[in-house]
Amino acid sequence: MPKSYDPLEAEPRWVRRWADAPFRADPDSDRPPYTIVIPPPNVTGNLHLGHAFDNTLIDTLVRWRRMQGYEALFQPGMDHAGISTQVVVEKTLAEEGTSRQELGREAFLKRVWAWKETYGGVIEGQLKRLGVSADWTRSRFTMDEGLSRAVRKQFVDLYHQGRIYRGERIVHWDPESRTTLSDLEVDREERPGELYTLAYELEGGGAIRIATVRPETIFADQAIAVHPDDDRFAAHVGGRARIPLTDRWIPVLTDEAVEPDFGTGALKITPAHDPTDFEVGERHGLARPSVIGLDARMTGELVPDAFQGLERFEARAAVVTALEADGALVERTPYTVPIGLSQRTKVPVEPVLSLQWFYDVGPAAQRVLAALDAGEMRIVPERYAKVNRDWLENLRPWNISRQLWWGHRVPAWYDEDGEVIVPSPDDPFTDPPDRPEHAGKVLTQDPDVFDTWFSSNLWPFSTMGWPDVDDPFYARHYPTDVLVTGYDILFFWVARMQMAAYEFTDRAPFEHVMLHGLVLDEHGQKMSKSKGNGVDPLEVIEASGADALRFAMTHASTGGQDIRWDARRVDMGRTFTNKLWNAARFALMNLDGPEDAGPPERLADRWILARLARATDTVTDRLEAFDLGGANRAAYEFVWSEFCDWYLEAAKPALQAGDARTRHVLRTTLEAVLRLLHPLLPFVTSELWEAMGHEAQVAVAAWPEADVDGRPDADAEAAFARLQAAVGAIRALRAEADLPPQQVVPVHPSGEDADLLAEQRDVVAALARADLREGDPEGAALRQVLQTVTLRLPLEGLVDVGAWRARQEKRLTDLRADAAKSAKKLANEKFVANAPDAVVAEERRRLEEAEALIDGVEASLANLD
RNA sequence: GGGCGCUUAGCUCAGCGGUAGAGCGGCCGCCUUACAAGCGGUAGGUCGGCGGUUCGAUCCCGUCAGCGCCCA
Repeated sequence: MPKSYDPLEAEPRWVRRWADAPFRADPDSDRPPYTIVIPPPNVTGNLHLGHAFDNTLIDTLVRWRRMQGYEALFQPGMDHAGISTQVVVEKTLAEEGTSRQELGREAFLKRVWAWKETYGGVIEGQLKRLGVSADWTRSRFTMDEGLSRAVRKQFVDLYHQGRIYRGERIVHWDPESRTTLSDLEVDREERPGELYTLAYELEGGGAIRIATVRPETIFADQAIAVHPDDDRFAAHVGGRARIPLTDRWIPVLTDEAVEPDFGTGALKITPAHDPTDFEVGERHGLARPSVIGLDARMTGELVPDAFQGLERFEARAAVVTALEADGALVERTPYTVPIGLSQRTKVPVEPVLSLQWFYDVGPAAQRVLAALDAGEMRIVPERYAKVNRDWLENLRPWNISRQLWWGHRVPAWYDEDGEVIVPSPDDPFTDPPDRPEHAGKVLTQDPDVFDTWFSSNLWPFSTMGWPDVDDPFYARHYPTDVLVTGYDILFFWVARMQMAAYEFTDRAPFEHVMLHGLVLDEHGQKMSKSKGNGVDPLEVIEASGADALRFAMTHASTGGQDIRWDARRVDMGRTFTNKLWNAARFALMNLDGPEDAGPPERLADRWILARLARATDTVTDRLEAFDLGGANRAAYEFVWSEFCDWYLEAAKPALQAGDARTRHVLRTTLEAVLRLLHPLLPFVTSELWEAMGHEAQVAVAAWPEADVDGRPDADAEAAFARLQAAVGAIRALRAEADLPPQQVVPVHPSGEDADLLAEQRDVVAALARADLREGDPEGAALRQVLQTVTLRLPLEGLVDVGAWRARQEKRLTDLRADAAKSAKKLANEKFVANAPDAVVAEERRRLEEAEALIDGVEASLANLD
């Protein structure tokens, strides 16, 4: 075995092995199932740290449960990501000087599929490099035939239940990608703008002043509205006002929706260009003409020639100039304008009136809320449960149609009269034109596709075969156990899966939702392509190995907190794998003799088994609590600070003496360590497990059980702890005396634990390079007083005593402070009366101990003088 | 406007009712035959401010301040 571990040599071998022979779940197995579905990454995506984080957490849980004996399924797959994929392909078309319109729908879709074949799935290779133990034979894609059937069934069923309908509403229109967006896909932002006060001439003379931030829409005005209780305008209500720059007269009416405090208190009502105005228009039966087209340019017969074809913001400037010239512009004041931006293209969204498909999610949301109340799903960390609820309680109908070509096409047809024809629930998969009852009719399919989330909401069960409810995976691995994802898609995805699951499978899609934070850059900023502040996980892997990256990820994972990227955590992972490698290397060099599985007799052996049992408990407990950071730290601490720093050193004398029982304890412990660490560091543990001679890989070895691999042995733990204290004291004395590390020093122990140390003299020699002597040293000696033992190190002209004296004096100060603190507490009657007996007793013990130590240290200082 | 999170050692972060922890960095000493990606020793915190609850608060409650996020 080489002196240091080379992850770049070892990892690719395991990557290949796990790709060639994936971890498959057998639906006929007797083992209890354990299932996690991947949050499907974008098919044309690249692995970023968010994926690395998410998939590391998932894989850690899955590997752990697999070792615990579960039939574990890590279900992989990808998402077609409608809008972003289409945008990417359109960009390449633009570079070629063509466009999707020029190609036509069919040819365009061929291009997207070709793109998907070429670039799609890159991320799967990258996930394999990360070492995730997914069942790659079951990989699914949202546009697969089976998953497409699921989407179709969803639509058809909901349509016939009246839950999905087509309607004309104000929707968010992205003029750049030329599609509508759901409420969730619009980011709100405040931008500096202006509030314009306009004067509309009144029929009976005079004018009414209204305030608006969008003067370019005045041509589509249908009314002026004031609040019913607003006396200022009472005289004008029922009259008519003229839209400036036009000859059109519109009514002045009242509506509760008007806020009297905003602007002048009077508003222009433009039903086709504002959602609130749309509602006002509905109440008053107003028409809803539009003056802005889908290209965000002024259009329609109401628009004066001067403004025709102007882009909306240019139009605003032009209209304002014209209004000014006309005298209708009374005032313009700086004003912060709330604006909606397309999440995808960052372009200001245009509210447009449009005929779209809507999904009334209210009833499903109610079912999810009831299920959450009933505890059918647990959200970790719990604080997100409230966020989950709040969103479900305030849902509006979901706009599910998109004016895109890449996606699941809406399975609705129109006959020549515009009548909607949707497949019947009994035969959802046959297109209406293929049905006899529509023979001879000319049917046209709806050109739109569904919002991508209208397919990924089915993911936990569509990947398991639904709507085929007889699929063994659906029967066995659904519902899934845990959904692991970032809190940023709680609404987008998690809530929609919850709703879909209750709609179609009548139960929770997962038992637990583990939400994690986002990976931020080193300055605490969100990573983004535009900022260019992203860290490429593959570069990290190429530099330090996937284990090191995974270590960094689990180490940083606590309670759904965002994690700031810090390369030092990767370094921790890298040094830790190397440490483990060397510990195993040492063990293997010492495991070439016979072993004896009998009960351990040596203190160090008893101690490490007891500590191993504790560590096993802690790590298991932390994993059960979804606290992977806690599991990571507990394992790290045990392996490095106890197993390597103390046990391996303490075992050296026994190993050199050929102790067969110690050999066995060493093997037992190392093997338990490898198994315990495997979910956190799958590569190096696999490598070492194999090096130890196992045929089957550690990934399918049994998870350690505390009561099998170790045993509670409080006596050994306490005794070894005292030995550790003595060794520490000797080492400190050596350092203070400035002794070379190689030099063996005589040490005279006395007191309660002198016998213990004498029994362990070979261990003490190995750990502290001390030769234990009996009796009193001759001449002056440095003295270290501990609770249960006093150690004396003969001076013999060795040293300058200064450092030692300084330390003893500092120690005295500290001890006196401790004693004073304890004494003060004990002097407090309320403390003695109210605190638990154990706490009071512990305080008494501390005081006595501190006092004894003070005496001892004072004596040793005096002794020297 | 509503909600949530964070503020702990120089840096990045754990801990969250009974005497403050890690990694990195600092200082001193070591190539001690598993490991210099290492070993031993050591320094360094009024746990953001102010109130309160409690015998006892970094931890619970209130309040203020700063930073960040989500929803409207």
